[in-house]
Amino acid sequence: MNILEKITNELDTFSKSERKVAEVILSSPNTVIHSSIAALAKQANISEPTVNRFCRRLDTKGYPDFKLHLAQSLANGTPYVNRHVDENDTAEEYMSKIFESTMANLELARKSLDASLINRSVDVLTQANKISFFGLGASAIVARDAQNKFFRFNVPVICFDDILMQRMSAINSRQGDVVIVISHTGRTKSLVEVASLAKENDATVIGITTKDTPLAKECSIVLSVDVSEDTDLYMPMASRIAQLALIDVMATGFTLRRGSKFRDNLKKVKDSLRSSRFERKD
Amino acid sequence: MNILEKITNELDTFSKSERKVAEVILSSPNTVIHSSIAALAKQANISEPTVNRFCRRLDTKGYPDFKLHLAQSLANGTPYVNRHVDENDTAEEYMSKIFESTMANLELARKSLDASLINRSVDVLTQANKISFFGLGASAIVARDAQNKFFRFNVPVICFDDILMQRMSAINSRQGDVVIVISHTGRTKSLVEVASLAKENDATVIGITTKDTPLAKECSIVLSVDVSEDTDLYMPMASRIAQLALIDVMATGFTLRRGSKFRDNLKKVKDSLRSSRFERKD
DNA sequence: ATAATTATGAAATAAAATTTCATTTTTTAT
DNA sequence: ATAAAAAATGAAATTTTATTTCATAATTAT
Repeated sequence: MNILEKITNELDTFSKSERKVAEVILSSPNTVIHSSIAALAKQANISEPTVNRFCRRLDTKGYPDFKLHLAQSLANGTPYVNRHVDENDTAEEYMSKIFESTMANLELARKSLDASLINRSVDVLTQANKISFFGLGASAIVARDAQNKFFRFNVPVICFDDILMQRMSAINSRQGDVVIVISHTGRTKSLVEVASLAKENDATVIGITTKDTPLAKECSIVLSVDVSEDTDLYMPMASRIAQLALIDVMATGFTLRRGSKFRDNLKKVKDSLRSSRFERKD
Repeated sequence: MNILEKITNELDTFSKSERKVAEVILSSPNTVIHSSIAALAKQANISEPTVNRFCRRLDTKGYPDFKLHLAQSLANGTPYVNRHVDENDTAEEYMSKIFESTMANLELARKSLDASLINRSVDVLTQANKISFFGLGASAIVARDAQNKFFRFNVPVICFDDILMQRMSAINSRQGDVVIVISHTGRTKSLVEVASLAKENDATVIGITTKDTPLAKECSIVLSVDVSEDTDLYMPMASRIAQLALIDVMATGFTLRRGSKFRDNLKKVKDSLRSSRFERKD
C-alpha cells in the first residue's frame, strides 16, 4: 500500500508527537524526501528518535528506508487508476482521466495475460500455413490492425469483418491454419459459431477474449485479456487498446522467433513506403 | 526523465569504473535501493568515491539522493520507459516490455496534448454537418475506430482508407464539414494533399499528427501526439494506440457536450446489440 | 617518450541515523 | 485524587553511512 495512504489511515493510532511528524509529512511530502532526519524533527518540533520510531511503526527499516517508500508513493501522484469521467469535467480533466484509465487497464491486462500461452500462440503462428483474423465491431479494428502487422511478415494472412465471409473462410480452413477470433465479451453469437466451425475443420483457434465465455470454450488457446468494464459511455475503449497491445506482443514474438535476417526484411518493407512520403529535413 | 533510462542513454559516456556501477544498477535496481554506498561499491568492485561521483554525474546531489530518484523510477506504475526488446527475451519479458513502453508512451502523449485544442476540436465536432475521418495504413485503423464511435452518436460520419475516395470526399467538402486526418509521420503525401483540398473547400481540418510536419501545416487545428519513435521492429505500435486514446477523449468530450439525454441514447444503441449475443448467466 | 589530463581509491572527515538511557508525560488501578 | 505502572519523549553517545581530500595510477595528447 501507498505509504501516504497508510499514514492517513493510521493517523489516530499515533501518539501526539508522532502525529506532528505525520502532519508535516502529509502537508509537504516532497520536501520531506529531501530532508535529513534532523531537519524533519526540527520542522515537526520533536526529537530525532521520535521520527525514527515513527518510521519503524510504519514497517520500514528506519528513516532512509521510509524516505524510499515515500519517494515511491510520490512517483506518480496516484498511479494509474480507473477514474470515471464526470459531467462537469474540463477538457483537461476528462483527457487525463481517459489516458490514466487506459494505462491502468493496460496494466491490468498485462497482469492477466499468461506468457506461456503467448509463447504457445507464437509457436503456432510461426508454423501456420495461413493466418486469419476475425472480429466484429470494435474488434474488427483490432483484426485489421493485426492483418496490417502480419502482412509485413510476408505470411499468408487474411482478415474479415463480415459475418458471411468469416463463416465461409472458417469452413474452408484445414489442419495447419490458424484462426484468431477477437471479441471482448466472448458472447457474440456469430463469432462463437465461426470459432466452432474453424475448430471442426482442424484449424487451431486462438481466442483473444475474456475467460469462461462461450467463445473461450471453442478455442484451442485462450488469451484472456482482463480489463475493467467499458461502462463509462457504453463504448469499447480500454478493451480494444489492450487487444492491440497484445497483437503487438504476438507480432514481436513472431519476429523474434524468425531471427535477425527476417527483421532486416521488415526494414525493407518500411523503406518501401519512403517514396510516398515527404522527406524529413533534419 | 526516468533515471534508469538516463543511465542507459549515457552508458557510453561513462568511464570504465562508472560503467561497472551502471551495470550493477541496471541489472538489479531493486536491490540497489536498499544497499549502502559501501555495499554497492563492493558489488561493482570499485571504490565508494566512484559511486559517489557516478551519482553526481547523473545530476543528483549524492548517493542518497540518487537512491531516491531510483526508487521513483521503480515505483509501481512508472514503467521503464521504452525498454527495448532483446533477441533473447522470454515471452514474459517481451510482453512486459511492450506493455510498459505502451504505457510510457501514453503518458508522453498525454503530456504533449493541449487540452484547449481538444476543447476547440470538440466544439467544432459538435457543430459539424458532416464528420470525415481519413487515415492510411495503421492510421486507417484509427479512422475506422473513430467512425465506429461517432456513428453511435447518430451524426453523419464517414471514413475512407482509400486515396481516391479520400480525395473525392475532400473536394466535395464545404463550410461546416469537419475533416479529421490521421497520420503519425505527417509526411504521407496523399494525405497532405487531401488535407489541403479539404481546407480549400472550407472544411475545418483537424490533424492528429506530429507537430511541425507538412500535414500539420495544412490543418486548422493540430492535435499533436508525441510518442517516441516506433523503431523497435519497424511497425507502428505506440503511435496508433495513443491516437486511439485521443479518439476516446474526443468522443467523450462530444458526449459530455451533448448532455445526459444524449447519453441515454448511447445506451440504447448498445442494448440493440443484445440479441446478437449469448446471455450472461450471472 | 613525456607531459598533461583524467580516473581511481585509501584514508580522513563530515554528516546522518540509531541506540541507549534518563526524564517526562500519560494511563491505570486503587 | 493519588500513587504506581506504562508509555512516550529527547539529550547525548554511538554507530553507520556518505563525502572530501589527496596521492597514485591510468589514459590521452603532444
